[in-house]
Amino acid sequence: MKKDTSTEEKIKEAAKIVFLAKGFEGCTSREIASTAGMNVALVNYYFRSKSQLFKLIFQSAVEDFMLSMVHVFKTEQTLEDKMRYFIEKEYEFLAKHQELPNFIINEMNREDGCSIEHNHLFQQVAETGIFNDCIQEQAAGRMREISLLSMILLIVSNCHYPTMSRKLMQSIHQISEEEYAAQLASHRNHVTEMIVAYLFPKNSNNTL
Amino acid sequence: MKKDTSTEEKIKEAAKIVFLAKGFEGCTSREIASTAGMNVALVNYYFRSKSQLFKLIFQSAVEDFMLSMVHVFKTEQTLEDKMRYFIEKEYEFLAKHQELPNFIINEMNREDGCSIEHNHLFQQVAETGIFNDCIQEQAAGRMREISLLSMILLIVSNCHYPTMSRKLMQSIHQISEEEYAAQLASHRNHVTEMIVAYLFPKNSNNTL
DNA sequence: TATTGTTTTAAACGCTTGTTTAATATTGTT
DNA sequence: AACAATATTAAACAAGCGTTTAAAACAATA
Repeated sequence: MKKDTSTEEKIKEAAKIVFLAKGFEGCTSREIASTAGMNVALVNYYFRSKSQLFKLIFQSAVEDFMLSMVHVFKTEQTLEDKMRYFIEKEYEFLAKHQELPNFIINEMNREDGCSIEHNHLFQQVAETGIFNDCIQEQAAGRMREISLLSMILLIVSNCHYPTMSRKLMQSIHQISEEEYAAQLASHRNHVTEMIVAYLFPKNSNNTL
Repeated sequence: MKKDTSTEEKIKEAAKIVFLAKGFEGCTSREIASTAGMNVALVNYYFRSKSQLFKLIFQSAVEDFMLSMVHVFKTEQTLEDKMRYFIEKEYEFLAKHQELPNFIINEMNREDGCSIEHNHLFQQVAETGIFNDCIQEQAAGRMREISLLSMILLIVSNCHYPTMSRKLMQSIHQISEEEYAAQLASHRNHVTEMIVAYLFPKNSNNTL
């Protein structure tokens, strides 16, 4: 009735590393097993199948993402400062979890791929009141009229894409990993100022 | 000494469809063959191997992309109008080739994946003079000081990501394919105005 | 220590993969 | 029509895949 508890966890950690790096179709059960230093059969002993293990990893990846959002939106700041803070934290988060955006997007595009249970996660974000804040600020004329989808797209595009296209951009501009990371840091400032300036126009002659 | 020439071409077309939709690891030689209505052996008869065929498709995909850029940059307009025109054309292009950005980025990230021969393609873009134009406008104080990489990232992020994350965004916002396409159209305007406003600040009190 | 239940292993399963082979069909040339 | 070159096919190949099995190793209890 004991339980090493580390075996199961080791497999899960190995699976996370391998799945995130190569995707579901890009790796094998044996690769996960040997990354964890175990036999292939053990993977299925603990998780029944490759796809079941993958679902677990996928959902925890999506949750990681959402929670990093929720944490920011729960802080007490003006909406504009929340946006700035969000972009900052998102860049920090993505520096540590570079493969995450691609991983999720690819999996959503794959046929027979995982999907996200909408209600649970979206509600957590909604409960922070961030969307209500936006609607309120828009009604008060302090924020540009823009759909929630567009607003999310603006922010997420400028946070995620630079990370996702890392290899491509390095290849095009012939720069090293470190150099790109440095460029990203300065890019973050442009992104922040550009988005804030657009969403919260300060000049009275701007048409909202 | 004849050549149906359509057989080889049919396989290439089928390969393009299948590879773009599922990626290199997500499909099989047999799937490509049967999509083309042919035998598996024919694929290797004409293209030697799956990877060789893939390289062909990949490079033509990258070229498609580059050419659509070059075409815009060769037009005679002010830099600002070129930017506007570029974003417009990019959205048009991506509506027709939705899988392309993900396809290229994934392939660059895959180990043993394809890479792009930098010189040839990048030079074609450089030859349009677009980069020189930017440097010139920046020196004249008519354009914000920003690195070429950052400028490219700003534009490409806001063009590519909304297409790449289509499935994800549909899932989060619970909207249909058509509805999302409609939202994209209006999003394009936000993107254009936001970027242009940031790159070409019109107010004299703005610090470049 | 004997007995039980759990964890781990090596080996095998059937199936699919990319690729090749060897035979057949089709075409072009004389 | 006869021949040579090309195009196409069905079948086979070894290797790798996800998964299962059945036996071994281990731990816990009594």
